Amino acid sequence: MAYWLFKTEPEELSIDDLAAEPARSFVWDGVRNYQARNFLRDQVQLNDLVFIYHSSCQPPGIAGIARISRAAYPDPAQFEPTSPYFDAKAKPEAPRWIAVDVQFTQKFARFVPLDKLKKSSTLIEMPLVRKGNRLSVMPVTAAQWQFIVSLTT
DNA sequence: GCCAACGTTGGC
DNA sequence: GCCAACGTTGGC
Repeated sequence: MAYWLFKTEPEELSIDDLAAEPARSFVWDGVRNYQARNFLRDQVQLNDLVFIYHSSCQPPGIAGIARISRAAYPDPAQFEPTSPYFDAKAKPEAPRWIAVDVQFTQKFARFVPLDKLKKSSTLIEMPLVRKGNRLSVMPVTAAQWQFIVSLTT
């Protein structure tokens, strides 16, 4: 079992959206970066746990936890011409982009803002807090995971 | 809405 | 296969 952090714009999909339908699997689609795609395709496994990070909002930070309810499969949006995630170069027999499904696990009692994460020496290696890093799917070590969870109660 | 960082594209 | 131009991300 591994740990991850996924970024989402809460206006698109937030921890509250997940919490509103806790039995539902949500498609995590639209990842269009190869490094992030490779994590989804090669390493993210069923039942792995995921920090849900809210980006492009005020304040940005980690809002809760989801669980991987379906491992890698071709992102359907790449084949959908009306989707903003459509990719004309992707073919069903040779998909380029990968989706997973997530299911709500927990909303933190205390939101963990990015500025707090940046102050921690425990997290200094996380891509999230590195200047200019835009990776939207990243691994989290067990030590980082436990430290962040400890900030939420 | 600005802009730094950085990945991708395409001309050569 | 180099690299300049371009586009996107995402905090500020």
